[in-house]
Amino acid sequence: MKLTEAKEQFTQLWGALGSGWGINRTMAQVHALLLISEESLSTEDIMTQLSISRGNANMNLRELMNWNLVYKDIKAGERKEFFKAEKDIWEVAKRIARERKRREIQPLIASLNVLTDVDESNKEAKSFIQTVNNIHQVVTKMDAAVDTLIKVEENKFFGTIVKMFK
Amino acid sequence: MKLTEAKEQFTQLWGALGSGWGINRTMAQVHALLLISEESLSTEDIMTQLSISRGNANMNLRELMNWNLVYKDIKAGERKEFFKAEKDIWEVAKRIARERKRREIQPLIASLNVLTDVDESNKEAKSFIQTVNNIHQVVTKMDAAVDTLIKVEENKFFGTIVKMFK
DNA sequence: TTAATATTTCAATAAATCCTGAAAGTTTAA
DNA sequence: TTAAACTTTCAGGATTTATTGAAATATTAA
Repeated sequence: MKLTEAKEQFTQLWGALGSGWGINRTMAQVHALLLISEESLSTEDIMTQLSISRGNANMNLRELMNWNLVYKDIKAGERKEFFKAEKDIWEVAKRIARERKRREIQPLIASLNVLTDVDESNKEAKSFIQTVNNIHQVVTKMDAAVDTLIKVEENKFFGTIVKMFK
Repeated sequence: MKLTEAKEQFTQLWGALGSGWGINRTMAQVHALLLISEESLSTEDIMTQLSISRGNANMNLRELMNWNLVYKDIKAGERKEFFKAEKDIWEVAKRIARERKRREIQPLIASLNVLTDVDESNKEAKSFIQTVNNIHQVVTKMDAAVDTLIKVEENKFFGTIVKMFK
């Protein structure tokens, strides 16, 4: 396969993947493009390569920066801004996990707590509360598990072990 | 809070959550409704409680059955079909993980493999291949980690330990 | 076998989401 | 201070995705 073709396919693939996980396709494609570019790209580079408008490129770049997946890369003597992506995929995964935890899991846990404040105590209410508690428990444990994964490398002992496998 | 209100909010919450994760809102709401119902529900129950059409209810119920999250519950002497959800949330999580692995992660891994077949060998091509390999590696490891989690309870030794924490 | 009851399908429509492009805003070189 | 270069915003339009509802198909009681 030609490199150009492979890059093109990768961008498509990453975009399709994203849209299945609640990330908009273009944002994922912009991310893909930056992931496989050795050089930083300007907004215009991205517009050209993905055939998208300036507004769209700008919006998605900003959102990628909010997720800490992409940075501005100011070049000396250049007026334009350039962008580059974090290339370490493990780091990328951690940042996505961190962000989704913050944006979705933590509010979810808070809402679940509120829902157990039901002021009835018949069989039906008890069953409801139990289901909600059960969900609360599982979600909380998963949240904690993700934290452990994220932080494991910062831990002296486990960090060393994990690095051996990378 | 009143039970009715709490149930209503739970359904909303679960629906919003789903739509952020690539699952359509109504499907998640139908799931929520079944999760918190002690009794199995008929298509009409679901239509009424969520104010959705017959076609929509039917489609989403079928999809939930494809995911193994909901079953038909045939009642003796009843012509209608009733539906009930798997209530063990850990089991629910495992089934979702299993299904998404099968539908998305495994095809992704296969596609990534193909993309490293680039018939150029300059610096740019090498960098591209390295990025793709890096992604391949991380995705594969995560896939394996999820498998371990799913299977851990089937393991005599770890299974016992895990059950202690549940 | 019939007719009543249930379920499924799918074309048309509605709703949600995303993208465009031009105008407004900002920055910087001179 | 000006004007060119660049970035951001956002209303309107385009696209994608979800929903309706009625017709077709299937099932069952009698």
